[in-house]
Amino acid sequence: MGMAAGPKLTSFEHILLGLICAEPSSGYDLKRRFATTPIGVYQPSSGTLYPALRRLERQGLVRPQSSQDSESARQRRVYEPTGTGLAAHGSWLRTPVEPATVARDLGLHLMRFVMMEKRLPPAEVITFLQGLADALAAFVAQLEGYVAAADFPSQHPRLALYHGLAVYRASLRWAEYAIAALSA
Amino acid sequence: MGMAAGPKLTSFEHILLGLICAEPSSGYDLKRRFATTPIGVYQPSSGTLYPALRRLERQGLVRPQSSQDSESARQRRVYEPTGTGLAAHGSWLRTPVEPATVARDLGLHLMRFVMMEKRLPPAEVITFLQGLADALAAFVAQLEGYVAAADFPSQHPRLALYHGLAVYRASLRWAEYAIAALSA
DNA sequence: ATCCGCATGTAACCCGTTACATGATTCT
DNA sequence: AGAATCATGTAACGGGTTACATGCGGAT
Repeated sequence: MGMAAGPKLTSFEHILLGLICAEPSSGYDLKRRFATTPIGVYQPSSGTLYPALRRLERQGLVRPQSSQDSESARQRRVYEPTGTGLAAHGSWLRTPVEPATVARDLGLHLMRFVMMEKRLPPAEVITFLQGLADALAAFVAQLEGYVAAADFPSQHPRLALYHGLAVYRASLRWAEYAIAALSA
Repeated sequence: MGMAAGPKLTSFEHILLGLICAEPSSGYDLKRRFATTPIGVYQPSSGTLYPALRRLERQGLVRPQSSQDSESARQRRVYEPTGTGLAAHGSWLRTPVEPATVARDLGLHLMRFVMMEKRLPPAEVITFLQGLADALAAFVAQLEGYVAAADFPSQHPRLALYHGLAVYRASLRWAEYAIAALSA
């Protein structure tokens, strides 16, 4: 125990590490995966991607695969996770949902949920979803408190609050549905 | 015409400018407003807030109010918008919704919607909401396409897509509701 | 007299964006 | 041969985060 945790990773670095843990990849592979999958909302540029991979490498979380194929040693750095990297990824997946920031981090939690499928046992996934649902329920309750407490002289702020309520209630219902679907 | 547009503002700067346009404020006022209102999801630090205000001032969009009260000239810089600042804010409010980035910018659009209330005539607000609804409908349709096209060997990605569908459908329903509410 | 809240700032650090640069490989 | 794609990188710039610094005003 007592592994040198190193500096904390950014969300983007955590996602890169997760993708590499799921399947060894080069920078270009990752780029294409971002471009083609429905994650494609975000499209990292070379200037973001390659330095981030180097940072992961420098911290010993990933390493370039030994280029065994001597034939076409094309200029390609395929990264694979190290033991430390796999551990860091698992630890990230197991991080409990922070209720205070659930709204801000919702997209990230969904990302983690997707990556959990082949890394975490079903029971832990359910626990995660339950934590997510609880945090969302608390957030919805807080919004309901605002709606009840604040006297609204104007319409738009109230309507904006309704938007938040509608969206996070939908998120909450989804979490409950996912729990049910995965429990069966 | 041909006003020196200056460098483009960040989202945060646009929001600050909008808050100052709604009511002249000091940096500390703005800080408290962020902390107390339901916007409070995001809490800017001094190192973010004050330099941003200085940038707005340097670009001639806001200026410190003439300290008329000679009595307690406490160390307080209350900013008010300039003519250029009001124009820039109005132009930002009138920016049409970009369909390609509607998911990423949804929070920002809601912010704009709130600030439109006392700046834009009802007809323009409806037009904005209609653009938002159209963009959301297109995004939902795209997600539906993914659900239909992709063969899912695994559950979690499909469930994550369902989450997106649920959330953006709720957003879309809200936009339609808001149009109806404001048309009456 | 001292502490807490008001109020504004500065400096180091890091990361993302943008634009540019550089080769190797495959296609026509 | 020339063009497009594959593939990785660098450099300048700007802004956010964190932590620290400073001084005034009112309250106990």
